Amino acid sequence: MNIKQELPWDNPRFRNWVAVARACHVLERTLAVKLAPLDLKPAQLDVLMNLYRHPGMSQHDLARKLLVGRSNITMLLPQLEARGLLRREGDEKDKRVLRLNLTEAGEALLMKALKVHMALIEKAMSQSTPEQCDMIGEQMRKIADVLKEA
Amino acid sequence: MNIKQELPWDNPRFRNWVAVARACHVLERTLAVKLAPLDLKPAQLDVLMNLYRHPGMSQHDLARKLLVGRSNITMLLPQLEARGLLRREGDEKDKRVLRLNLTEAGEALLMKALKVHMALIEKAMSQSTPEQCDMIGEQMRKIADVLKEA
DNA sequence: TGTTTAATGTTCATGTTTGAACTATTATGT
DNA sequence: ACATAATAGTTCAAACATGAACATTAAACA
Repeated sequence: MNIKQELPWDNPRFRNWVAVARACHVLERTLAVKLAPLDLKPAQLDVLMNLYRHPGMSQHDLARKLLVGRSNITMLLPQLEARGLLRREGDEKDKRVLRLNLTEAGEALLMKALKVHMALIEKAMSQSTPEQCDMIGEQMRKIADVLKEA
Repeated sequence: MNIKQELPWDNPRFRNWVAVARACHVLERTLAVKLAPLDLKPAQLDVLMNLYRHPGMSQHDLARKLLVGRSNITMLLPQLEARGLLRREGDEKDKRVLRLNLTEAGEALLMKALKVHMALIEKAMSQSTPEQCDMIGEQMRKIADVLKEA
């Protein structure tokens, strides 16, 4: 019995997922390079984006959104706070939580960074039709849902 | 003029790519958990997979395949070599390069790990039709190509 | 109320990733 | 041949992520 008959590389799902992971990896690295002039890393951009869309969120919620541990957030935020990009203010009702908000400067930097990010994504997905693009997004959301229960 | 009119979140390409990145991240984290019993990390599995498919490749080539720096490979390999999963042998003709090959043990562990990886991908992509799956892979390969020239 | 359980954020030790300088070897050009 | 470039791999310090243990505060419940 030849084990190679069942090798993953013969499986379309495997091959195609490898392509997905590869594309993600390449885009992430490219984004890091393009963001360097703004002195911003992809992980930091993710923070700013989430704070913009969810003002006043807690560090715990932010960690869940970013799929990282809480301690990661603790290490990440002081850098951004020291640069005046965000504020951390204790919640009145629950003295455990810190409410996070972008400053004016943070919002301004975010807008610059979003232009860079957007341009990169436009370039990457310019080869897909709107229908293909939507279908990809739909499938990916399903994947994230399925795996969160795993 | 309201800047929010042109926010990326209103752009389908942006929203859908965010979903791709998210799915990748979730699957990677899940894979790390499922591989833990084998005492193997995703990055290490990537090494074994590449050595299986490209026996005798150099560390430089491996680094390029994995999209990481050469020093990363230098730090990564000794762990696997110490576990007897691979061999590093100097090339006869070019004394600079080290040729990499899996051992029997390395191949055996790879097969176990591939079962885990494969099962995870099957579960993730079980919601997509074969046509959708192939289309996704095709688009992602295009994206990787486009970005490598950027 | 008083005790136990859970949640938020921090600290710290560990392991990983990165890029710049370095050594050794090969290729190129004069 | 000789000097110069380029290449393969290593070393090292700094940045980064992770998870366990911890302090503080809130919630559950007896």
